Order: sequence, then C-alpha cells, then structure tokens
Amino acid sequence: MRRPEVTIRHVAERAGVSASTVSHVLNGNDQHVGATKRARVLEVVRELNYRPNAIARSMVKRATATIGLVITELQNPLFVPVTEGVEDVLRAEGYQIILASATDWESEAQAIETLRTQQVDGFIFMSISQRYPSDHILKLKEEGFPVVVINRYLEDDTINRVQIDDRNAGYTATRHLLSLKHTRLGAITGALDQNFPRRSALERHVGWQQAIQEAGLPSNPAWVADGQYTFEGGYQSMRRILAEIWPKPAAERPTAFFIANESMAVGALKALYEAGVRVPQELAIVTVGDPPFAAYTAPALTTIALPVVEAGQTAARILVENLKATTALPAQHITLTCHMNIRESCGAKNL
Amino acid sequence: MRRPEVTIRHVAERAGVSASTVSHVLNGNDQHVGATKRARVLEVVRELNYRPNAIARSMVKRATATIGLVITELQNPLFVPVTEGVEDVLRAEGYQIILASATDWESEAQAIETLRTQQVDGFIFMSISQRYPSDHILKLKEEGFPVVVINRYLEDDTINRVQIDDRNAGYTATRHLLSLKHTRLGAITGALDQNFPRRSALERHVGWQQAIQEAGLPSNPAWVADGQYTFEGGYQSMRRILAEIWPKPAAERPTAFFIANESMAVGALKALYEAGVRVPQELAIVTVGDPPFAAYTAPALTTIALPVVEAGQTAARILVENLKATTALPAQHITLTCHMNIRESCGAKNL
DNA sequence: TTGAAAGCGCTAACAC
DNA sequence: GTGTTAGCGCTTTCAA
Repeated sequence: MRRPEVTIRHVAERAGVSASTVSHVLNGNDQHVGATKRARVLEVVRELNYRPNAIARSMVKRATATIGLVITELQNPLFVPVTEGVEDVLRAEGYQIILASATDWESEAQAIETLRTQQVDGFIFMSISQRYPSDHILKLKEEGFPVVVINRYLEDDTINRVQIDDRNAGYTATRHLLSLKHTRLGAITGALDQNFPRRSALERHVGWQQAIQEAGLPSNPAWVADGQYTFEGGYQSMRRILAEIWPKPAAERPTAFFIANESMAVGALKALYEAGVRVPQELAIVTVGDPPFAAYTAPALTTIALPVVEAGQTAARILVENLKATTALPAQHITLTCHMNIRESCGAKNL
Repeated sequence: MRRPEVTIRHVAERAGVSASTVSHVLNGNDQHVGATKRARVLEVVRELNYRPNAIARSMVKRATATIGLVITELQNPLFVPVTEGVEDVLRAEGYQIILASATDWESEAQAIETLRTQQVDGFIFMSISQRYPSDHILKLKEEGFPVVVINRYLEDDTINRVQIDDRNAGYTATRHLLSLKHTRLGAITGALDQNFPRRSALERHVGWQQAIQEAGLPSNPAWVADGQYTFEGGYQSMRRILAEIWPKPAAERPTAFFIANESMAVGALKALYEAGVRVPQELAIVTVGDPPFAAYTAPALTTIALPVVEAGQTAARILVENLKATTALPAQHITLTCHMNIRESCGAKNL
C-alpha cells in the first residue's frame, strides 16, 4: 500500500546538485542558481515526476497554507453558495480548505481543537444559529489566529465579521409592498423564540416594522405569525392565519405578506393554493432568500436575494489579507446589502 | 502573528521525563510507562495546554489522516447530503476532509495534484457529470491510493464505486404509475444529448421504458421531451407538450408523466399550473430526487428518494477499510436502491 | 553560485 | 519502564 515517494534528494542526486539547490530553483530563488544547473534540475523534476511534500514544507515553514472552514448546518441553503465564494478566492490564493461541521458549542470547540492540531493557518466560521457562546472563537483570535465569521453576531468587535444586512432586506421587501399600494400587511417571521431568537429573524422583522411605521400604517398582531424558518412553519402559519382571517370581509384582511425566508414562502404558497387564494391577485407575497427554484414556483417568487457568494468571497479575502499581513490588522466589519428580484408573487412590477 | 507553540519537549522537560515517554503516554502505549510518570505527564499536558502537532506526526508516520473530497458541481443538490454522509463516518474515524472542487478534466487533474502535494491518504470523487475521461483517477489507484467514486461511471472495475440504482428509480416510479391504472405515460428525461448523455438520465429513462414494455404499453414519442435536468427545461418541455397535446381529445392524451428529476418536476408543475391542468386529477406526476421542498409543492410531489446520505457514508466506509488495510483490497461496487415517497402528485395511494 | 549542516516536532527502534 | 538516537522531507543560514 506504500507508495514509493521521490524526494528532493532523489532529484538532487540525479541532477548532480545538492538538495538546497533544488529547493532554490523550485522556490524561485533563481538568482542564486546558474542557468545550466537550473535547467537540469527542472528536467529531472519532470523526469522523476517529483512532487514536493507540502507536509515537510509546512513543518519547516510552520504554516500550512490551509484554513479551517467550520460550519453549522450543512443543510442550510446558505452553505453551498457561501462555500463557493470562499473556495473561489482561497484556491486562487493557493490555500486549501479543511471542512469541519459543528452543531453546538461542544462540537464547535472540538472542531477548533482538531483544526488547530492540523495546524491550519486561519479560520472561517459560517455558523447560522448562535445558540451558544463564542468564547472559543475569541480565544483563537487572542492567540493570534486570523479569524473571520460570516453571519455570526459577536459581542466582540475585534473579530473580522462579514454579515448580511437583514434589516435592510426586511425593509426593502416591505417598501416594495408599500410601493404597490398595499396598506394592510401581514408577516411570517423567522424563529423569534423567547429564549433564542435568531438574529436574522429579528433583524428582518425590525426592517418590516420600520417600513410600516414610516408609512404610518398600523400593524395587526393577528396578521403576524412565527414560522420558525421552516417549510412546515410557513405552511401552518399561513393556514392558521387564513382560517382566522379569510372569513372576514375583504376590507379587513391583509393584502400582502412579508415572509422572512424562502422555505416558509414555499410552505405558505401551498397553504394559499389549497385554500384557493390567488397570488398575487388576492394576496401578494415577498420573501427573503433566492434559491434556484424561486423563479419556478407558481407564481414565481419576488425575493430579496442575499449576497451569499459575495459573503464567502469577502470573508476569504479578509482572511487572506490577515494571513499575509506581518502585523496585526484592525478588525473589519463588512455588511453586504441585498437586492430585489421582482417576479410574479407581488403582481405588477413597479420599476 | 507567530504563536508560541508548546512542543513535546517542553512537556517532557517540565514533567522530568523524555520526549519518547510523553509520546508513549499520548499514544496510549501505556504498558511501557509507569503509573506515576504517566500521571505526571498528563498533568503537565493540561497545565501547558499542549496540543500535539499533527503535521509533525504526519511527517514521521507518512500518513496524514486526511482525505481529499473532490466534487464537481458544488451546487448540485446531491452534494450536501452526500458530504454529510462522508463527514459523518470520516469524523468518527478521526479523518479530516480537504475539500476540492473541480469542474472539468483540467481542474480535476489540478485538484488531484494539489491534494497529493498535501499528502492526503485517500480520495473520494463525487462527480456528477462525466464529460471527461477519468485516467487520472486510474493512475491514482495504480499508485496505491485508496480511491472511491460516487455516482461516477468508470469503465474500469478496479476502482471502488458506490452508485445509485437509477434504472430502478425510473422503473419503480413508472410501476407506481402503472399500479394506479395509468396506461398512457409521458416522460421528461434528463440530459440525453447526443454527445454526452448523462448516465443517470439514460438509466432512469431505460427504467421507464422497461416498465412500459413489460406492461405491454406503447410509448408515444410526442409525449417525451428532454428537460436537461433543469428547472427551465422542465418548464419549457411541459409547456411544449401541453401546447401540442392538450387540444386533443382526452383519450389521446397521456394521463401521467415520469419526470426524471425534481428540478424539472418543479418547472413542469409551474407549466401545468399556468395551463390550468390539475395535478393529479388530470395528470399524475412522479419524479426522482427528494429535496426538502418536495412535500411542500402544490401538490406535494410523489418522489423516488435517492439514498444520498447513505451513498456518502458507504463511500467513506469503503475508503476507511482500504485506508486501514495493510494489503490491497478487492474493489467494491455497491449499488444503493431508492425508495418511494408517496405524496399527492399521483393521487390515491396504492399501498 | 553552490553545498553542508542544522533543525522544524514528532515517533520508533533500540539500548539500558 | 525509560531514555537515546536517528530520522521523516524540506528550507535556510552560513561558509566555501
């Protein structure tokens, strides 16, 4: 099972030079090496199909050109596009990614420990829910590791952070509804539980409230439900609201809903379909998150798209800056804004 | 930026023992170490918060406990659950995953090269389309690397392979339709292009044909379209078919469709909705792939669920077996079967 | 311009 | 039981 490895010494020997010379040409320190020896080395390298051992190099360089990507919720729809963004820029910069998943404080701490053992040079945390403290992340930072968190709200401002402007997402979505002359707006919120409200759910909801208040409109608690960010939550919430509200005269019903994420929007659409309520004619729907299927629901969803690939790229870029810096850099806090995709679920385009 | 590392020698010195003793207790070779020294070492380890350097260990062990996961199409819906499965078992076995994405022969070869440089101990390839040769994978195998491919069809039988029984998926889906007394069946196939037909598309289609033939039913080419596995393809295919077929008398129309993946099914559902064709009353729909939203489309999709998590786990398990084996193991070829989720899009349950 | 030597942090023979 | 020694494959002074 053991593969015979060709080492730098094999190359050196065959080329009739020393290992250090080979090392020099391989690392581009050409100024120190004569042209003929250089050519000979390169020749032997390809003859022998020599592949430098990155582990050995890491050993002496004390750096691995590898970063740890720790994520919670592999199945969160944000994971893939964010990772894509991270991969993009990291690969271009010659870094590898070690993937670690963690679902709670324990496993996150464990993941960090493992990654440190593996000598990663830095960390990106892409953790959605934050139902547990982040002290281990702070410790990492204090020990001098470059760290950047995506979409994770830390009390501590010394850590690089890239986040999405969720409040603006809620605000923009609602403004769109208002611009379409809706005056009675309902909402299905994300997980706003007493104990552990999801930050993004909170923010999106605040954006919604803000837009409504600015417009001088009242908000009706009966038109708001917590859908927990899930398909089922969106479905049940809409069913419940419909059962309660739809028997009333049209003038007393909401005409539009802000639904805090796309999964709940799909669930709500199903409830609406089953109840025979036409979208957007009788009820307009706008949501946050722009999955591939958004354009193919019936009707197609008008959405606020989250800059997820961009978030990954930005995080990676900040990390690389810190990795390359010889001195500690000030923490960056970047907030990315969303953009709207107007499709069918709100009716007439307003642009 | 440099972190002061505490090494095994620091521990040894402080505990008043030699480095090898520390190494022994850390690696569980306790039989060689006296109880008191052992306790003392452990004490110092936690005092100093010593963390063994995996790089150094890899260096001497000539193994990194790291495997390379190379994937095409990060955005393929199969990626996440498969990775979940892989992660599961690999983490339990103490292996790390280095992620590498590749979209063509070039980048795949490059990814392999990089991973080898990183000294990964083995490879898992999770490549969906296979529009390019796999010679580099064969080479890997020949050089003694444990390799397993998921859902990738290789000519070569010496490579471990876990695949999904796509033919059976098509067959089972169609049998379900037949059991519901449908006799005129249409299909939207996956990418069946002349030059590079997707293997899974081919297989699923063959399964469909087989079930129809067995039932002694004719198949009508006008009821079959290639939807390219995309939302848009499913949508357009169904629109086209509807435009052509629906004006005809009911007795001359298909009453059910097999749609080769879930994205196309969503697209088709939209076309059906727009055309006012009721599902399942006027047309039954069954599809392959069981994304989270399948239960929340309107109507909910009856699907053939692919054993994706299981595929990841199986692949990882095979890899680990090979990693641990001291001698070359015979290649394993495992085919995983699918199961059906009966929901609404085919009407009455038949069980 | 080139090479010898030292050493990164660890494990594994092999002595004692 | 415990320590000494010799590397794993590479980079990097430093001397020649």
